[in-house]
Amino acid sequence: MSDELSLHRRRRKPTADELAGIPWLGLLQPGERLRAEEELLVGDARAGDYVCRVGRPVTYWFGVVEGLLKMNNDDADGGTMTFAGLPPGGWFGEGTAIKREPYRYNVLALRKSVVAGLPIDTFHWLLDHSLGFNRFVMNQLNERLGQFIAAREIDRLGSPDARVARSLAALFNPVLYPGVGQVLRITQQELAYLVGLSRQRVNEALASLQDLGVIRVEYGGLRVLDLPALRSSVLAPRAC
DNA sequence: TCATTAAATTGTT
DNA sequence: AACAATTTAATGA
Repeated sequence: MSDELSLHRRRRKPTADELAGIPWLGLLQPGERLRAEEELLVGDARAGDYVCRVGRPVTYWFGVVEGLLKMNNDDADGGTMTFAGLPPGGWFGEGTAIKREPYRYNVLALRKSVVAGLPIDTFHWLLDHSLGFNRFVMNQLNERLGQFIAAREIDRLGSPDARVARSLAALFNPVLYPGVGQVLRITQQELAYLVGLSRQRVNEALASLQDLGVIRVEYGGLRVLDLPALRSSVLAPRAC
């Protein structure tokens, strides 16, 4: 893909609406929250813009306020693994932020998005002072570990239908991505890019998932009807 | 607010 | 990959 590293992300203060979409703010004590809101910044990322890149020092802990990001893990150990997408409400980078290590992955915007950033010093201050924040981060780490394991399984799955189902289930994770809710705003083209299939194939897969009553296909998005079924994805394998 | 037009997204070959 | 059909967004009266 074209490697335009146009980091035109002018930062600004978050609006009230944007703050409302940040899940962990509600877990803080008033004093902690005041400081967090004071230091939070948001920036607009256009499609193709990198939010963070491998090797760069961690300066912020990032979260998706709006739009859709993609994390790909070009690590030395595992080769190129495309990790799941990052929908609204998702916060990432806490692992590297805690250790103050450089990023081990790239994150780029799949479409025009709004990204929030908490300065790493404030992040550490919250870790040192806020019980609610610690709970959130711990929960986050735990859930993400589960997602990494799931992502490896997805890569092994043969059936495209199953891969689409599992990837969707990951995006609908209510703990990691509380901003998503019942309806995920994603185009079939974006999902195709995320899963690594053609748009036609994704279209077919979505149709069969809809026939099973697991999701409903809507214009510009998908509605989940049965999340457990998406996860277990008891789909007829085409060939065993 | 409504009608018209353009753009985006989807379904199909 | 290309096309037609459908849905949404934008425009202006």
